[in-house]
Amino acid sequence: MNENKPITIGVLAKAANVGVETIRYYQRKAIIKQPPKNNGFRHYSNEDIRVIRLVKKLQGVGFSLDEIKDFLIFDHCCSQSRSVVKHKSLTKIEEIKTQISELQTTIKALEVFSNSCGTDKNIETDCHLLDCFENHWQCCSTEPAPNLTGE
Amino acid sequence: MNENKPITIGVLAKAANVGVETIRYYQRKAIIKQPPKNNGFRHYSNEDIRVIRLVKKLQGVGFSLDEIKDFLIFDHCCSQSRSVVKHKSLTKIEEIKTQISELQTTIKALEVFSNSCGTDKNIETDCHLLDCFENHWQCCSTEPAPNLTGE
DNA sequence: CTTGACTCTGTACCTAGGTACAGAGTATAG
DNA sequence: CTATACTCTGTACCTAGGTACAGAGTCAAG
Repeated sequence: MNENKPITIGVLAKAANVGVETIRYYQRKAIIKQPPKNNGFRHYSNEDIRVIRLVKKLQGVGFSLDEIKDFLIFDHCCSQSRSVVKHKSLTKIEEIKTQISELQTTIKALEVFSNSCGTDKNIETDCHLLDCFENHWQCCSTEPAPNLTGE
Repeated sequence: MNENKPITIGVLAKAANVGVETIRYYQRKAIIKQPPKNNGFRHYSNEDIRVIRLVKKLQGVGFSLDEIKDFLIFDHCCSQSRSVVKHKSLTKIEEIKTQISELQTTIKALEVFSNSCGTDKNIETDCHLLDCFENHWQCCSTEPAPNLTGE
């Protein structure tokens, strides 16, 4: 079927929808194994296409290339592979949930910031921006500037 | 008060709780302006301490150094500065909300992935991991592998 | 047989936000 | 006066995931 037209790196790149240099990079990183060479040219297999697509899919759900390597060591579905998949994905879910709650905290801070110094006021003030920021982002601190070097 | 002990780069770094190299980096990036020199040594002001603390605070709510520059051009609180603050923070909030919803989609995908091939089964199967991944992460595709190069 | 498209190896470059270090000068304490 | 702590400039290095390019070799069409 595909045996007359060898899968060279350019064909592989097109089929897997990545750049040629990405594939070379994956080879350097040992994400995909070195295929046999013919006259110095690498000949890839259909499996290589599938592996790269899988890598892209796993990147899409937040795994790094190093983490993805830990999935790729399994050739066949077995209780160990299923356990690794379960454990690593549950861990990743927890990481993402933490990240989301940090982002929600950030949004709250930005909501305060967005109303900094009362954005409906159309007046110029004498206060320094730094004073406002240190006064919970509101005009205007009447306190003298503290001794910041602590001496 | 602090006029006898000049604020050299090391003092500034300690007071603002960053590394000396970070301050040099901020200078290169024009985040803080070049202070006057005395015998070749830079002498910083209390304001520099406050600026760096502000930079760190703004980084903490998701702004990049380039974005932070756009805040620092304002010396004083004015209607224009308030408008910039409001606009940039609302934009950032929208960015973060988009990011959160992408992460929630990712979690859903990971939940499916975590139950890949039924993690309660304690059997070895003959299927290839790639088959499982392509079969919605479940054992086992009975379809033959498609022609992936599209020829 | 030439031309153009492709591939090879090896290395450098990119982003963002720093970090590290070399080699020289300076300041300060004892 | 010396030791050592600090600072200066300039450049290289780090992560992660690629991207780009030079110079050489190879393959396929016309």
